[in-house]
Amino acid sequence: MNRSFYERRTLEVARDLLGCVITVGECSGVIVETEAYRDCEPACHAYVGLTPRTATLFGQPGRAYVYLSYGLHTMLNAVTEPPGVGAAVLIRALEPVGGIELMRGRRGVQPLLNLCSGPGKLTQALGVTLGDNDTSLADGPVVFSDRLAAWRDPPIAVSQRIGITKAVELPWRFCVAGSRFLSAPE
DNA sequence: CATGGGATTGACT
DNA sequence: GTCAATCCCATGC
Repeated sequence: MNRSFYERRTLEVARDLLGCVITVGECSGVIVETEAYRDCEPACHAYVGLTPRTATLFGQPGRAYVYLSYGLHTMLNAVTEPPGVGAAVLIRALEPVGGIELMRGRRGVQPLLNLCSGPGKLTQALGVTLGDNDTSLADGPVVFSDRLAAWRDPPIAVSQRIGITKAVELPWRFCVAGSRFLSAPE
């Protein structure tokens, strides 16, 4: 997708990313779960303002914000809103499509349902690293592309975000309703 | 410069 | 259900 897709309200982008495809090398998957994060609420890294860590968040929309969580898990986000805002969409789960065997090898597990069913899992499966921070989602190496025909207008379930301690009440998690590849029930 | 807290996962009781 | 692993970085002295 081009930049204008991301330079919109974060909640809209989070919805519209469902059904889109992420490709990294030979591996790919359909996005089935996202969460929105914005500067105005304390669960977002941008809440503390512009720091070295959050520079990507405040930069150009349509780029990857990648960071390390709990010292070992890599998280992949798409930067949204105009530059200077500080917002992003966290990719939480994919339905695996291509490069399944490579992803199985990287993950060390076999079941398809367990390959990309979590934000740390999908980055491990795709081979996304901290080096991918602030790279273009149009040009790669992490490439986001439009919904396939089969994923037009997917049913969407809205719920509270997972694994955070602040602003827990905001209903900013979006799932493809009925997908078996989610990180947790809808 | 020292400290403490995660947008998680997997192993174990 | 509980819990440790592990490291970046924001914060405070």
